[in-house]
Amino acid sequence: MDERYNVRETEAKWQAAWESKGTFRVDDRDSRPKYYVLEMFPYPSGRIHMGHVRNYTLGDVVARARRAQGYSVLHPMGWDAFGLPAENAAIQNNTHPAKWTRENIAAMRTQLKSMGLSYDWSREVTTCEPDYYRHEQKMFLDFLKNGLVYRKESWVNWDPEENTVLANEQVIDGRGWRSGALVERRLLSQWFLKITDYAEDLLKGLETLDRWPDRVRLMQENWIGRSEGLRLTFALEDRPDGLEIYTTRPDTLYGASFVAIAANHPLSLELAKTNPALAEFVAECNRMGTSEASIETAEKLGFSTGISAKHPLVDGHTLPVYIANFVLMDYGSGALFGCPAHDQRDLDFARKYNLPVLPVVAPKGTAAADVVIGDVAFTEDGVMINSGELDGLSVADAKKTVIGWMESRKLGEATVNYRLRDWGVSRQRYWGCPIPVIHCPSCGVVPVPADQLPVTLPEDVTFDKPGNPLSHHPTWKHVSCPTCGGKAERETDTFDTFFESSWYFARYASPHSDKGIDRDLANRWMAVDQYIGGIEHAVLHLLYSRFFTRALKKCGYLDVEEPFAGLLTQGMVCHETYKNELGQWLFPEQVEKKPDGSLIETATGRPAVLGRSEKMSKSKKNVVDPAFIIDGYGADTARLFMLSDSPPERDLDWTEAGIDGAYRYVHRLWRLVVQFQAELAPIGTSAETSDETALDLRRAVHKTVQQVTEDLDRFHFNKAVARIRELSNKIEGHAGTSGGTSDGVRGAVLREALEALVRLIGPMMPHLGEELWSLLGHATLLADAPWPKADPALLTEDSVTVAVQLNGKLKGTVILPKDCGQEASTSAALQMPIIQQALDGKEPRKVIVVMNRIVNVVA
RNA sequence: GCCCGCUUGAUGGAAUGGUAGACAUAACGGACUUAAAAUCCGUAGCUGCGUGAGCGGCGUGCCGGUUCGAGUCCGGCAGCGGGCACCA
Repeated sequence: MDERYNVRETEAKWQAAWESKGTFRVDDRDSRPKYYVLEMFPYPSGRIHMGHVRNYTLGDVVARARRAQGYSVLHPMGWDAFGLPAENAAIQNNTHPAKWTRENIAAMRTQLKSMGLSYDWSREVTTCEPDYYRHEQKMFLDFLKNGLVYRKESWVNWDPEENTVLANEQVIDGRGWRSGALVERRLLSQWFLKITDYAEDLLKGLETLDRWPDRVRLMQENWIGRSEGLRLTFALEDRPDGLEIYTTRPDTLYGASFVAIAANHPLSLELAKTNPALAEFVAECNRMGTSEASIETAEKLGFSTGISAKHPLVDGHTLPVYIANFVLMDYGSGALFGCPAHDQRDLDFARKYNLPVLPVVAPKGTAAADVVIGDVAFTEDGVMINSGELDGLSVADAKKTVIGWMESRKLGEATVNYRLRDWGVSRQRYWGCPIPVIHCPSCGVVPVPADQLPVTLPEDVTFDKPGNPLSHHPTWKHVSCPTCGGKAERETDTFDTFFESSWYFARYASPHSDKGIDRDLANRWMAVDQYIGGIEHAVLHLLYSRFFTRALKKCGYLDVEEPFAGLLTQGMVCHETYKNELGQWLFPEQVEKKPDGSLIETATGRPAVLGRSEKMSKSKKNVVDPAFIIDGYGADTARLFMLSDSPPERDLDWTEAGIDGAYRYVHRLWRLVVQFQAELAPIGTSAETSDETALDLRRAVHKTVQQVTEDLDRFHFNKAVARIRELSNKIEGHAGTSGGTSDGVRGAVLREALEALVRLIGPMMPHLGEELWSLLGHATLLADAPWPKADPALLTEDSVTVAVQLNGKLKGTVILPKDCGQEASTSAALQMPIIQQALDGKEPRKVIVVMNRIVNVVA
């Protein structure tokens, strides 16, 4: 009994056992129902972080529980291996991205294996290997054939010093994050996938995703941003061409006081050629960056073009045309009419440039003359005013009417517009999948013939020059045109890395197939039954994958439309932070606690403060390395902690105390089984009993099985842990008793209790589970043992504690036979002295009985 | 700016509109120990009255509403966090 549970040895032992037996290999021909559990695959940054530990623990619990419940479980893992960090590392450390990435993968694979995750490693995929990306090159060419790909110019953040395109997050205060150079907006010719063709379908499909979180569906709905409105062409004075605008508020046309166009609108660019001041304004708008946030929060600025637009409803009335920084070229037609009274941005703009503000919608019940617009636009429903024939109509009717007028006069038409834009997939980067096309001076853009795939990334590249290494590789891009045989050049852009992650889930179904996606196997395994990952992917990755799956279906790769039937989005892992007087972040080891409890920065002796708990990040110096935790406490402890306190969708606070508590519990469970080992009846002995103490334990066991099963189904892992702790506390309580000895079933009841307990903890703490399973005398693996079943006969209670309320306030409780009926409940409550006293001989006005729960006496 | 989420003891959290605080963590008291660690047992929302067993009041960010009954539903407000198309 002096022994202790040896975490390190035990965990290694069972990991080796699972591996040597191929426990988690899944057979494509298995006839049991399939269940596909998938966690978002990681970018191989080199080390796993706590976010991974949380994500993969959640997935593993689901996978192991489903396995025990009799499903054929597909639970794979792989690497999202293309991406910018590899190139940054190459520049910083002079290592090749391929080498860096492959070493990182090897290191992370070892770390993941040390967590004891139930992956079928034979299905591992690595997206940066030609064996993977060759298939997506083929897909791209198929998309091209099917009209899902096109090329157009689009705006990017350009770093003139590095000769490279920057992500929005790499633009800090208008400057490149690394070079510090002023970032420009530039037009580049790029490849786009027609996700907008599927806008309506992607929107409709959301309704079928009933196992997705509502908020994710809502985010996607908003992202797609369907709106109904009017496309309308304004005639311009002194110009032959018209100006097409889009509006969702055709009803407010009489209140229009200006027309605004985007800085990149063709008309703006044309005017800029002959007007230096205007050109400067356009350039300034272009420096704002491309992010919606920066555009929308910037001060509303405009530049008058001097052009006037003719009001389509009021003869002789004209509206000035401005170039405005808040008009997005990518939305609608890049032009709008402003009705300041009923749109806040338009109002801000109008006030700044002294434009008229004419209200055309009055709040219900307000007279037209009383409507005054101050600094706040009126954007709600109301009654039309100041609008000629529209006066008195509702907003909705006015919209219809105006659209009808414009359609009959051939000036415009009703349009459904989406905020969703096509997916730009070109990246001017090296470490990505080459886009398989060739640019020929005489034939134009020529797809690489399928038999010449893959276009592999050359590995002999250098990062000493700014820009994309593929462009200055001496030979790679020079090829002969597949059509005419003349000199031509390869496309040097590579795919957005969302490309790889948009189909990897289908690749796992047939990871070694030459076809990339084997249609039959994809149909067998898809859709993913349960997908688990960070909420940060709520829109882009998940929307792109939904689109991609539809595109693959169109091209005959598979037959599903929705890739992820169930989705669980987990919260972040947070940890406390420290700051010094200057507000700089400190590592915990840079801080000392003085006897009076105050904190000082060790190096300087100056005060430090304990900041709030923040998402773990290098910059905040609050990262805890999971490898250190797994080494010191073991994988089961780390896994238990991840599941214990917070529900998965919420942020989780990492605390040292919490991990200690989890560690203690792991050992406590081990001692619990060791302690009772000698008393146990042989495997398979019936635990039938009439001994009250024993029966009480049996009821608790079966109730816990029931509750934990439900909790896991609903992903209430923290509650499942709490139930398990309650049960183990209860079993522990039997140590000093003679419960069950009266009819000789003690050993059988204890065995039943411990076996149930061990099987319930199996998915959460698999190593400890296996160890205890073998201590209980089993020669088989717990991983192969079925899930425990609750006996319904032991779930029912004979009596219940019912709360008695007076006017909704709790006054006491009464124990009643279960389901004893309205009358019995009422009379029991009315007999209580405190109720009698309160009623003072009077009849209660009303008695509300919620059977087995509550009796509320209303006096 | 727009969109989304969150707010319950010292802390993480539990609670089909029905006994708020399960289960843990930290704390305190005790047992064991030469001692410490580990382990075990116990206490505990706040507050008033009472020597005491106990009796009462208040309490889920704030204000209001619906209801016999609200942490939960509705309206408003505040605070905090996240996302916004080239980070993945």
